[in-house]
Amino acid sequence: MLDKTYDAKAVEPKIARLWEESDAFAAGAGAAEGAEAFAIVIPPPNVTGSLHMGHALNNTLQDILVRFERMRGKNVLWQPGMDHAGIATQMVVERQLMEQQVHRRDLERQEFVDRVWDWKAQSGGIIVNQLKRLGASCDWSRERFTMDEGLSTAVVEVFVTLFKEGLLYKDKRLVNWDPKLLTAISDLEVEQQEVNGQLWHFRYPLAGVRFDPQDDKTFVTVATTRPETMLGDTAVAVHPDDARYRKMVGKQVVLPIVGRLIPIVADEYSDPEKGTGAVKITPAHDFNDFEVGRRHKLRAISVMTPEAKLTLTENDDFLEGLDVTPEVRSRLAGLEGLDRFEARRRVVELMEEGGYLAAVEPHKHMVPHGDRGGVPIEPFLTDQWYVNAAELARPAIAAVREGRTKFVPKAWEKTYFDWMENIQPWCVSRQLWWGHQIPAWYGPDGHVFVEKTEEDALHAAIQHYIAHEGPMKALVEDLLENFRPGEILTRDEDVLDTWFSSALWPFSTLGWPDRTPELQTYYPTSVLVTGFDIIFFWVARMMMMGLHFMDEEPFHTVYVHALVRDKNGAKMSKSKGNVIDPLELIEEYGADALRFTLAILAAQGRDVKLDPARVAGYRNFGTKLWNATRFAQMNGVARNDAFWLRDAKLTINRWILTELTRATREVTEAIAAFRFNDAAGAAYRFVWNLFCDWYLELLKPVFMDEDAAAKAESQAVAAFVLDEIYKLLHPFMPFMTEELWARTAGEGGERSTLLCHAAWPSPEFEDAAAASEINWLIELVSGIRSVRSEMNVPPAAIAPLVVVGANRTTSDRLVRHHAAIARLARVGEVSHAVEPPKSSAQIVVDEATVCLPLGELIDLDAERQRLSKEVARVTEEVARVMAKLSNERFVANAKEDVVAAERQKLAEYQEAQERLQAALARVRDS
RNA sequence: GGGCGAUUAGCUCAGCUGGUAGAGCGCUUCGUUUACACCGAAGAUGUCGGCGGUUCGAGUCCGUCAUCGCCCACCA
Repeated sequence: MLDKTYDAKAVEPKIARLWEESDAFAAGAGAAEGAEAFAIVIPPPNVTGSLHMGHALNNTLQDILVRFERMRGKNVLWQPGMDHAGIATQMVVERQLMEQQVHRRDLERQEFVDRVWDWKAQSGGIIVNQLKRLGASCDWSRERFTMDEGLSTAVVEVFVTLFKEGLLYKDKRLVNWDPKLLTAISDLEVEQQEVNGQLWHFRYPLAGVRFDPQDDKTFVTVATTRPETMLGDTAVAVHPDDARYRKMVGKQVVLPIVGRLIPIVADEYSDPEKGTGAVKITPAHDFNDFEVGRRHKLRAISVMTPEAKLTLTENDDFLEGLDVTPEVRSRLAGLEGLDRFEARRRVVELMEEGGYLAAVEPHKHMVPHGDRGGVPIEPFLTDQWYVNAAELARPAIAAVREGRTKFVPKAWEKTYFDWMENIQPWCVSRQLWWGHQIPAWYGPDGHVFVEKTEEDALHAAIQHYIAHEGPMKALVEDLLENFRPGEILTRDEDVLDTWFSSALWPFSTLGWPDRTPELQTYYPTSVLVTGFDIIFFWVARMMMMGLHFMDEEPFHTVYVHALVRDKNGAKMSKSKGNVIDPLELIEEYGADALRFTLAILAAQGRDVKLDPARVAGYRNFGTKLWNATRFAQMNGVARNDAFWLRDAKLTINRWILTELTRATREVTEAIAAFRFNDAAGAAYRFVWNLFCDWYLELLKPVFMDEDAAAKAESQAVAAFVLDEIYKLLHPFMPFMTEELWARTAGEGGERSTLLCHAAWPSPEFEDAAAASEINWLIELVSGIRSVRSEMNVPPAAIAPLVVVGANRTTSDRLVRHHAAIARLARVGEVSHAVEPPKSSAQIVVDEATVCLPLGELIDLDAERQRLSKEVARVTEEVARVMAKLSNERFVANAKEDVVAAERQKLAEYQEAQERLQAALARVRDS
């Protein structure tokens, strides 16, 4: 006998253990030989991560699909794993070290990396257990990590191959540099933030003219938001068509403070409408200026260190071509080493002192910030590794265009195309220690060798250097002779962008580059489930890498779900610290309740704003099902395989089987179409509003009756329907349903399989007549209840029923269902009459008028009011439908079945109207 | 500056290919029953953001405006 309430805390761990001990989720578990494959790769959570609502939603949806397909008999793999999360993880361990006053740079690189591995072993990956608590049915035996041996092999393979194909190269250009984390980051890791800044107007004196701040013929005014970069200016640009400046093109200005002579160039980049129409050009510190510099062969002078502090007096690049007078020297010395913001203030002061500051105005503008470090990023001139993304994007675009990969909802395809078609070179190198170190080695002359191993690189280097006469050949030969080959090469210090390895996830986790059986079976995977925030970071890159290395798209469907937002509608993120903890909800209401809530809220293309009250509501739903089972058990409901459903005789049984068929279709179709909310909703309605509210209630008199055959049939049918309910709900509420499945195995019986391996239902039972009969019964009972309630009839009072105008069908039904009606509507004897008795409440159901002769109990005013309201309602309907039908254009243009349906409606409304009016008239008379 | 999405019951949200609205929570009243008070019964509540248009008919399609949100973008 079940307890009155379901104890999630006790059951969930028990069921989890049961699944684990039986390897229930191993790849292909429960599937027949040769079954169709269904694979999902998990979006690998960060090893530093802990379960937040986004994970909970993401993994709930995946688990629903996976459990559903597993039950449908497919050969299912849900591939789990974690991401090493380069910057995030390195920051965590660095923070820990700082607590012991140790800086990363105080350690050897290998020592630091070892510490990160230690950290991972101890406190990394707690999210895996949290996912298990959620019920995620991954094949945990196949768990992978982006830095493990196999995946690292794949990373090296890809890097080397792309390099040799010319799709990956090293380039010196401006990158987004994070001066706090001291690494390059990709465009995607830059967030634009609006800043209330200022716009400074500077006068740059013309060379060879005596500068006079009052005389605008002696200078050119430029405007800037970043005064400190002026130290690296190498030109002023004006628009070629700008009449104001035409005569100045080709002349030079003297860069204030520095004293460098720089040219005025004509370039279309300069916008006559903006600022003063003349713009300072700093190729080493601005992306646009870099391009202008290239066009005009200008020098790019970097004036900052990686920490974004000024470097001038010892910066050869800066000093080159500069006439450093003592005055200049002292000014520069005063600026040396200043942080960029401090430098900004100081530069403005110096400009003002010299009379070069023309104006300052407040200015709102967007400033790029690093999404991890949170500080403004600096365009910085460095050598980095780039992937030719435009080339790889081409087949990735085609795959979606041709429908080989579909986005659900489809609207995301536009986002994907927009980005892919304008894709920039992808900077994949990072100046970190934690990650895949780039497999590139440099010879003494800086020549680069990209190979899978150091041995290969050395081999390549030796061949390369020995082949050509020269100093390198001698040096290498000398090193070899002295048995010091290790000194020939130096390895590239940098590691790869974390997304580089995640881009390979759909095939690297399956064993690539080896052609493993798993790879053959499960690639391409079936569905990728993810939030839209990582379409660019991850989905796009998996598409590129998958197509390039596997020649096939990595998944057929990308299901893009909404983001779970906080109560203000803001995106939840670790860095913002506004996460609601799903574990607390699991603790309070159970994993099933949380899962069901997330599923029913996951309408396509909508944000999910989570209200804990709903979780409580769906926990109640679980309890309801639990108690329905409990009730069934109390009445001897048990599996009876000898009973042939088709032989069910009772209308209620034939009805519930029909409704079950309908509900099953709804749930099945909805899951298959990724309409999780519809699926959950359909199951909910069937269980609560049909099975519990009506079927079990209608069964009560059957169970109390003497009729053994009816009882036995109902017990068998109820047991069958419950089993099907467990199956339908299992993808949503796996723990409770698995428990109920076990607890309803029957006398001495054990289930032949776990519920998670049971076959998904595909019932075919349909009996329209039974359906309409029970719907009539429901309408009748509801009508009587409604009247009783509105008439304030005491609940205990049992009223007789007088039926007027009933046809044969209705009369038969009244006899057949008398027990149920009596019980559910609290009525006694049923009799037939030609005229309704005096002082009775009247309900119109189809052709019959059902009367409750309440005598003294009846409140005539109330009844009159009630009937008037009914009449008014029906009259309104009649008027509406009549207006419609008398509109000839409607009759002429609307579809036939629509018109027919309206006619039918009219007839019904009119009949009801007549009867209700008659009823009202009788009440008035009495 | 470009793009996308939202605006439906007090709250949170459904509403597929057009036939005039639903759920959960909350609220009101009442609780006799072979499970369930995490329950049952009955009930109230909506100019479907505004304005136009297409259509016999629009919450649903089109245009436009308003408000809010998100994404992308190098603008001095």
